[in-house]
Amino acid sequence: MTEPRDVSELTKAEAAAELAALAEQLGRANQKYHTDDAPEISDAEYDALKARNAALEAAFPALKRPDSPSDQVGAPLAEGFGKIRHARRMMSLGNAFDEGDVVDFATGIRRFLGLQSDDGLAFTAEPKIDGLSLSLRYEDGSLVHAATRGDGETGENVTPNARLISGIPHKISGAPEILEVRGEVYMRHDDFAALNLAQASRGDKEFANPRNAAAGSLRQLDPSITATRPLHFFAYAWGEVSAPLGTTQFDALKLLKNLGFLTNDETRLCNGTAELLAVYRDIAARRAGLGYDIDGVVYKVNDLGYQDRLGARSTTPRWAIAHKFPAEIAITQLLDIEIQVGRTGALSPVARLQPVTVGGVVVSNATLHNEDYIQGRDSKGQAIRDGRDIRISDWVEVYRAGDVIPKIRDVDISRRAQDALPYRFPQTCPECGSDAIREAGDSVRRCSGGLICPAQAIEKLKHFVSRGAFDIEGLGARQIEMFFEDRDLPIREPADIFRLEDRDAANLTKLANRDGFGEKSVTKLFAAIEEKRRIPLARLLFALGIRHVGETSANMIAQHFGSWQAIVDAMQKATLGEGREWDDLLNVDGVGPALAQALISAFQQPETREAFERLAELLDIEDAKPLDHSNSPVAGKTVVFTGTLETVTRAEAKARAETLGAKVAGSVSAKTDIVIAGPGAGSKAKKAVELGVEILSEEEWLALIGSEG
DNA sequence: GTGCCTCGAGTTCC
DNA sequence: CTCGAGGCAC
Repeated sequence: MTEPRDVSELTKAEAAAELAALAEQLGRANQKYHTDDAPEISDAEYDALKARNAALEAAFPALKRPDSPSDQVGAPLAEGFGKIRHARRMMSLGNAFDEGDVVDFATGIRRFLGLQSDDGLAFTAEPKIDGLSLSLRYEDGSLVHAATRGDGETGENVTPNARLISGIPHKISGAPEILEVRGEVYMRHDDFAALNLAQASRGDKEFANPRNAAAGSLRQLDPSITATRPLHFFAYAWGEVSAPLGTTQFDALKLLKNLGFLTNDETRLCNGTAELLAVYRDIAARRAGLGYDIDGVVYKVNDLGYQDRLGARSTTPRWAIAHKFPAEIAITQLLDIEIQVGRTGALSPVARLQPVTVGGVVVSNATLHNEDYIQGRDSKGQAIRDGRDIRISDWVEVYRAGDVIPKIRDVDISRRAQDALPYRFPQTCPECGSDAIREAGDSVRRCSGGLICPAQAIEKLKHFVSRGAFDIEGLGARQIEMFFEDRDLPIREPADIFRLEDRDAANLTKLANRDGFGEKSVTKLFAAIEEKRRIPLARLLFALGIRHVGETSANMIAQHFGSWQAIVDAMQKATLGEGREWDDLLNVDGVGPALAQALISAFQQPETREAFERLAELLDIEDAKPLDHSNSPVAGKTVVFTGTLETVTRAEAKARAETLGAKVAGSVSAKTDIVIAGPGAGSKAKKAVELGVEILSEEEWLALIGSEG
């Protein structure tokens, strides 16, 4: 950033121009602040702009604008998009990339449901529109709000804009009291071309592709702009409903259509995978003529009862899948290979590419995974790309996996320069010079420098303040980088964050005097840090950045031990591979030897242990509360299924029991609370009798949990 | 021991 | 979003 010139040097015209620019910049920042997780500028920069604006106004009072940002202090900033929590999560879909994946999908479902054959297992197939998904909530027949998908839990409130889209009725009659309709907002090819022509003639920026145009149009803060954009909406799913929409997917779609929504009339009802694949080929052949972008075909189990039984994995339903079209590829030249160092020390090669357009987006970087991938081998040592390696200056085929992540698929050896040498993967860390070691059976090479390595230290800190961890407002990745380098108030380890205010008070060079840091932003930052001083145990555990400990396992571990002190005590007593603490740890759901070892080492190695101690001292750690399954009769019980289950399959019974807070084990032991024995139960039932464990028939079990729906 | 299933880690672009 | 690998069931 260039240093602003002294106010006294400016001419009147220059000052006026700068004030206008500042008004515009600050106005935009104000909006962004309320609508975006990642504001365009930091609080510090924001404060700097405001300060500059005030200085200019002081020097040139006559130039003060009617829309001066200084008059808007504290005024709640333009109505941006509020957040809306979806009543039912908006899930994403699993992907199938070839016919084999589709067959696997269908067999998996048959197995889960315990069906002998394809009989009665019908699917719907419909084009997968390449737009953005939207959830519309109707209460008593009126549209009350519309929300984007967001992260699936919470989306943005775009109601005023949604009201302007064709295919979205404001009122519907004959619908359930509560009805959330979900579908895709998209732009047709002809409309997209016309819009870009108009944009160009006005000198405005053209959109890269219809999806971006649709997204940009829907997320206009000014609905009058959205009104001029030709958006359409297809309904294909629903969220919360107060009454069922039917018994099948197909009927439900028909109902939505009757209610006044546009549904895609390419939707077909299919029996068995052969018919699904026929639809896929048919749609693929007619793809260009549909008039809008699609990126595949979606298959859904037709029977809603089956959909219910199948349920969902963590982010995707088991009853639907997206069969994707092959990705578009582009040819470009590999300019360089750079090595990034992650928080675990992993050295990741990234390809710097001659920029090239792939699927409507300009790509200039792509991941190269690891050293084996560059050399033409996969993790098992099998040749990929027929063993062709990738060299700097090579011509390569780039595609976007899942239409997002740029990857290099292949290399054109015939165009290879004579003097191109095989790439030599660094054996030392490019950031700190420590040895980079690859452990047996591991596909990544890691910097051995630990926290000595600045790259690892910074990445660990970024993780520490990230969303699922401490999530401190105003202290994101950029601020971490800045503070890490700071001469007077450096943040080198997590504990430094919680000492920042005290250190600032004791320091001569105050944060507030620093370039870009205003009094206000400093107060805000300290408040945000203070707010996170009290932290749930699971979040803290996740934030520490111990290898293999993600959000899920952190939750499980916190749940198991209950308190920070319990974890510290157990980990210090533990020995690797044996003993009571080790066994206890392995008993935690989701914890195996690799995680256990990483956890114990982290709590025993002096550097990390001491850093944890320094941190814990400054925090108020909330004990983990036992899961609240107060309405569940089997919460916290360990159950074992044995014998043949008649109405449900094993997998289904297990999934069901787990959602009710029960732990499902494979064998009967003293810890088992209930054994559900079907016909053919053998040794396990016998053991249950010996141990005096409660034994239920399948019927009794269902009666027990039945009330939970 | 083998084969799913999920989670964790790393990455890109807007 | 994907890959690899850890964890777990069979």
